[in-house]
Amino acid sequence: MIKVLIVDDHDLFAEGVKSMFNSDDGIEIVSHTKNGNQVPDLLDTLEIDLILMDIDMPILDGIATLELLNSKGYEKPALMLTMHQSMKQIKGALEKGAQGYILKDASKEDLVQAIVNTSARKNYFHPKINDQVFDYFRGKSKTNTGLAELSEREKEIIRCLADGMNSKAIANSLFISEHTVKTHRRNIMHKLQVKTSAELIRLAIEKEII
Amino acid sequence: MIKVLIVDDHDLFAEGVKSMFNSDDGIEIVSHTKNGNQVPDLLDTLEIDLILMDIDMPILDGIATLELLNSKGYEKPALMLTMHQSMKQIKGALEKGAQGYILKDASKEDLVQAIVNTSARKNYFHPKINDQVFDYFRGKSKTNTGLAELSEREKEIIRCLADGMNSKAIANSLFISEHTVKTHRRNIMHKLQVKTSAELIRLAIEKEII
DNA sequence: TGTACAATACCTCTTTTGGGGTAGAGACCA
DNA sequence: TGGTCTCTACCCCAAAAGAGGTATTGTACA
Repeated sequence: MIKVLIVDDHDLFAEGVKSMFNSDDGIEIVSHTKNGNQVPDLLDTLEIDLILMDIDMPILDGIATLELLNSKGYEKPALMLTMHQSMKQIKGALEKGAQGYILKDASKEDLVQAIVNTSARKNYFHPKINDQVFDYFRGKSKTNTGLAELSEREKEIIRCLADGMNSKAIANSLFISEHTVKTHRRNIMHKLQVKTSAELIRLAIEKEII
Repeated sequence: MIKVLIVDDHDLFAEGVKSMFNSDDGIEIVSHTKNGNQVPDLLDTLEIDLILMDIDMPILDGIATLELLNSKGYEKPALMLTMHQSMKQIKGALEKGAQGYILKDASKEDLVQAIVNTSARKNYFHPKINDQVFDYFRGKSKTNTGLAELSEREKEIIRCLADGMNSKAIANSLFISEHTVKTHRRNIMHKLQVKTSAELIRLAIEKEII
């Protein structure tokens, strides 16, 4: 019997998954929490084989929870659940050592397979994700084709723009000259090939740069 | 026994809810579809007391499905399910005659109560929603406090902005004068209380205006 | 029939963007 | 040690945005 801990802020979803499994499946949901911070305690007190964790959560999101677990030395396999096929999320989850990634529109069979695989420390990626991951890393292995990478400072500037700050306000807020901010903005717009800051923000949100 | 049809593109969620109920609850999930277009057929062929429908769906979303059902003369009560507490969605659902509205982070008890109420044609609104709806209509009854509503034309302008068009390009694209576009933009920024178009786009995406 | 609102259009004005250039300091890497 | 990259900073200038007006249509609703 594979003992699973669910970390998800949607009670209904968690309860649903819980009642979906019976002893025939060889899977048992032993506990459920909405708060990533509680995961270490639960791992200490309960016998758990796998963490089934949502990425989009309000208090501590799935990626941050993985980070927390890593920092505390926990090494339970984690299967990440999400609504979106966001490359940023996938990348974040992989970097933090997630064992697998499955979408919420998967079937029960998919989920069972994912749970069986990941609890045995075999990677599992939802078919829809697989291609995307492959394309992404294929893209990376080439000479940086496609979308240019933004530096941290540049992303910071974008976040400020999204908050309604103009160049002067950003300059004050980051303790740099307005000239510098304008240079950054110019470089960002060139890298992302956009002509207005409005489009820049849309693209940044779309690509989850911010 | 209340017979429920689930309309939701997330298999995992639908299957979960399905296995959550047994005869003791007096609730039975009789069918499940991912596609709103199939709902009329299912209502014709199956005995159904309540439609439990997700709002966020790819092919035909929940609101559009309600509209379809209305236009075809169906009058089954519908309980809308969603992830977000978006006022736009709530408003849309109410306008199309939804009987209730519940969030996906509700508990099983909440869902049971919602199903019992709405199947009996009593309104049900998730507590988190209730306040928001109340505030909204209270706001409307007063002198338009809070977030102002945007007209269709204004939303169109926002979508153009998000696509990187400037006022001149928008004017050409919509066959109106550049002056008009600038007036619209001014009105939009005032209504949404933002100071830059970058912030406008962020807000528009956040509030799902576009 | 009057009121309200959306959409249209024009005016003026200052501030900000967007696009072009150049360039030094510091980090990182081969 | 030289090359590359990031962050920094300045110059210029035309175009656009933002902020304030006013005003005419047409539609919708009470």
